[in-house]
Amino acid sequence: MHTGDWPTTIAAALAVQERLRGLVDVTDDCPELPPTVTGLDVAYDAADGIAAAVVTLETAGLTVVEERTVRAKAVFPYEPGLFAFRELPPLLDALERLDHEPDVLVCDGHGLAHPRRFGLACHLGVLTGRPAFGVGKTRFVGSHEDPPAARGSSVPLVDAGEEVGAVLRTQDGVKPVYVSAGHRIDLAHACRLTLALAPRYRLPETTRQADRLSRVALR
DNA sequence: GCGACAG
DNA sequence: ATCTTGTCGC
Repeated sequence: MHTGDWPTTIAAALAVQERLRGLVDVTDDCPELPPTVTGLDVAYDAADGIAAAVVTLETAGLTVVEERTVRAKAVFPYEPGLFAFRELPPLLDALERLDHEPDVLVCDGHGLAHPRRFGLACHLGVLTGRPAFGVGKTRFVGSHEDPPAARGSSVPLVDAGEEVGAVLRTQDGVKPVYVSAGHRIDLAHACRLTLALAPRYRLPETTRQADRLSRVALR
């Protein structure tokens, strides 16, 4: 459990973020093709009820190896930029219940593509020590051109003059996704993995599986 | 001052 | 995130 000293105010969360952001390691030491990939997502109900889900897939065949869910009450309000403080408690709980240590975490949100360069994927990576990256469905910070229509095409996502991520087309002619490094993996590698995890749909299979599982767990 | 603002 | 009908297309 992580209910003890978890920040519950904006000011406290900003302080924690400021302290942890320095622990992000940009050195990529994730295997080019890790044996497994672990996806995470959270679903909510109208009463601040939360269902967190983690699903580990075999990278080669994208078959489910292991999955866990955790139900809880939200302990932090939704605040752009402090998203992790709302979703992390149940996600960390679920991760701890896995029998096998994840090789890489695929987050539903951003990593470095964050106003203070410390989105959910960075936070999750630092706290678990595992390689992690984010795949967001919409832009949070930065600007970019429209990537070419072919699957695999990408353009840089730039914020305040810094390349913080990539806008990647995972399917021909379909709205692209926002990929950013989180911890111990670089952007190019995160993009290659994202493409490998999205052979048929816009979102990586890890995210689709975790999304499905979290919704089921909420009922 | 006026928007924008991951899920 | 979640609330929601029909509709176009494979």
